Amino acid sequence: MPHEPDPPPAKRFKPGSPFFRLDKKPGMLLPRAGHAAAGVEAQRRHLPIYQSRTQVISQLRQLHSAVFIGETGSGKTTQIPQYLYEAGIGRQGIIAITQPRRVAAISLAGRVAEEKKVQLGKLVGYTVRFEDVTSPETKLKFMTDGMLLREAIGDPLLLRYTVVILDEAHERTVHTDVLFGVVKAAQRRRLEQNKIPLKVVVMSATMDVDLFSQYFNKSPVLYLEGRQHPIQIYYTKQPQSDYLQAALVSIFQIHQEAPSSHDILVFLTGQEEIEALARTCRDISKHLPDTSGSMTVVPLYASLPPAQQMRVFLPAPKGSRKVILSTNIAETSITISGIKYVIDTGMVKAKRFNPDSGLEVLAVQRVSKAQAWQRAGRAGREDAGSCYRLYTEDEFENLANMTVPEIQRCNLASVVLQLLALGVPDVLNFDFVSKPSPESMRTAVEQLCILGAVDRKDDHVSLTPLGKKMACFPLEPRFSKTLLISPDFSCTEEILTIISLLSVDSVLYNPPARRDEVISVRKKFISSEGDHITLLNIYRAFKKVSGNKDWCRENFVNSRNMGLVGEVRAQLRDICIKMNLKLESSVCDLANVRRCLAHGLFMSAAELQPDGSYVALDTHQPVSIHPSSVLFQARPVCVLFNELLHTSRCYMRDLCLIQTDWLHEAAPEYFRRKLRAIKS
DNA sequence: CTCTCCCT
Repeated sequence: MPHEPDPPPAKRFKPGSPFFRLDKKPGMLLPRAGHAAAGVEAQRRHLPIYQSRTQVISQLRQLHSAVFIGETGSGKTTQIPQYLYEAGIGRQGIIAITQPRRVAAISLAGRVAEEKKVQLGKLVGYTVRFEDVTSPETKLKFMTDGMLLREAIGDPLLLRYTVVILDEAHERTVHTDVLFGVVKAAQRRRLEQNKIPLKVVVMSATMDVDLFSQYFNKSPVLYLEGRQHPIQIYYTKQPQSDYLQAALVSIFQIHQEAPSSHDILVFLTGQEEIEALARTCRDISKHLPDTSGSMTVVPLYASLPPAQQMRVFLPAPKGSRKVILSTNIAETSITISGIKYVIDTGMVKAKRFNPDSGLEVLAVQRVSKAQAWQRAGRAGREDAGSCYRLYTEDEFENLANMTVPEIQRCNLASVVLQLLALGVPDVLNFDFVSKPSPESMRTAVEQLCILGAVDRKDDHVSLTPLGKKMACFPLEPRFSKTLLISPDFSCTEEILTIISLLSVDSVLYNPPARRDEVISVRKKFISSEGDHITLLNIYRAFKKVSGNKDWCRENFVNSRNMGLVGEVRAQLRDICIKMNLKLESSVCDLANVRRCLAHGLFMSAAELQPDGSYVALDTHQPVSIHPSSVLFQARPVCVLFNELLHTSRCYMRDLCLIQTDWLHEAAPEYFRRKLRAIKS
C-alpha cells in the first residue's frame, strides 16, 4: 500500500460519559430494586415498576390516553397489562398489546401466562399471522401491530377492545404509525357515539415522546426506570475514514486486553461485509501468539439459515472469545446474553424512498442517536459493559435524534388501500403522527388508480369493488390485483405459488464461499423465462420431496423461508376460495402464466435499448439486471421486475421475460400516456 | 457482477 496505514483508532479512545440518562422528565422515579429471587410472584414484585404499581393504576384509571417511557428491564410490557386486568380496568373487553415483531408477541404472552399461572390461550393469549392462540376467555392479548391493523378492517372502532397498548412505539414501524391514527379515530368516534370508551397507552423506550403526547391531546408522560446496567461509552478522537479497519483494530485490542469470557458484538451493515471481516478475523487470530487465546467468530444476519443463526447462542469453547459480527438484526430482533463489549461502526444499511421516481434506495448511512443507544444497550443486559463507538463525540452529536419513521421512507400504496378499506373518509388528509410527503401520498393514489383499485373525483378518493377485494389480501396491491385476474388466464394455482415466493424473503441461500457449488446445483431449476418461473420450478421440486430438509441443504434452499411460502400460499388460497375464485392450474403452459403476470405487474416493466441498456417504462430511468438474476447474461427484449433497488446501480431484481405487446393489451391507456410523455 | 430489517 502506498500510504502509511492509519494509526490504530482504538489507541485514541477516550472515555466518554457513562450510560446514564440525566434528562429524565418528571414523573415516577423508581429506586433500583434488589436482585430477583426465585418464584414468579417474587420476581414480579422485584421489578422496578412494582413499587409504583398503585400510582400507575390510579393514573391509568383516570386517563383516556397515556404515554409511558420505560427503560429496558422496567417490566412495563409484562406488568401494565396485568395491573389493568387486576384492577378491573377495561374488564368489559379485551386488552390488546401490540408488538412490531412476532417472536416478541409470542414470548411475552408466554411469560405473562406463566406469571398469571394460566394456560396460554385462555386468559392470556396471542395472535400473529398463521397463529391464533386465543379463546373467548382471552382478556390479555399480545399481537403484532400488523395483525391489529388487519382486524381493524372488519371493525374500525375496535369494539372488541377496551384498551390498546402500542408497545415499542419508538421504533416507528409503518404499522404502528398507521395504528396511531386508527386508535385515535376509534377513540373519538366511540366517545361521540356513547360507546364503551377506548383507552390508549403508548409505550416508548426513548425519551423523545413529545410527539406522541401532543398527538394524543397532550396526554401525560409517565417515566419508568429500568434495570439497565451502566455502560461505559468510548468515542474515537479522530473521525475514521475506514470503519471496517477501525472495527478490526478494536476487536483485536479488546481481544488482547480483556478476559476471554467477555464476548464482543460488532454492528456492521451487511452480509458481504460481515463475511469478509469474519474471514480476516479468523486469519489474524490464527497467527497470534498462543498467549492471547483463541477467537470464535460468528456471523449473524437474517438470510443465514436457522441452524447457523443459532450458533450465536452457543457459548464459545472454554478459553475462546466469542466475537459476533452482526447486522442490525441484533439491535432489536435477536438478544444474545453474555455480551460485554459492543463495537458500533455507526453505520447501517437502510431503505429510503424517492416519491418522484418511485424508487427505493438501499444505502449505507449513519445511524440515529436512538439507534446508537439501542446498540450500546446490548452490552449491559446482565452486567456493566462497554461500547466503543467508531466515531467522535462530535460526530455523535451531529447524528439525527431519531431514525426517520418508516412511513416517510416507503411506498404507501398498501397503506392507502388499507385506510380506504377501513372507511377513512379523507385519506389524503389522514391524521398521521408524522405526515408522509404529499407527493408520496399522491404517487400511492395514482398507482392504485392505475390498478383500478380506486376512483378519484377531484380530491375525493374512493374504493372500487376491485379495490375492496384487493384489500382482503395481505399483499402489496399489485400482487392482489395479479391474483384477482388470474382466473381469466386459468392459472390461479401457479400465480398463488409465484406470489407467495415473491412476498417472503428469498428462498435461495447463496453463501459466497460456496459460489461454484451453488451455481452447479441450481442449473437444473433454471428457466430461460426468468426468475419467477425458476422459483416456480424450485417450489415444485420442493413439493415433490415433501419439503425434505436434506434436499433443501443440498440445493441451497432456505427451508425456513420455503416453509413460510407454503403457509402464505395456504392463507392466500383460503381467501381465494372465500371469494369464489376459480382455482385452475396451467401446468405446462407457462407462457400463459407470464402473460397473467404482465397483466397484473405491468407497472414494473423495462425494455432493452438499442445500446444494450434497459429503461424502466414507468419512470423512464436507466436500470440494470441484478447479477443474481438467471437472466443476467441474457439480453431479454422486455421484462417484468419484482423490485427496483438502487445500490451501486439501479438494479431490477427477480425478472420475468415477457412480450412487449402483452403490456399494451394489459393497460392500453397507461402505455399510451407513457408514450406521449416520452415524446413531449 | 450482488441482496439492512420487519410484517399482514
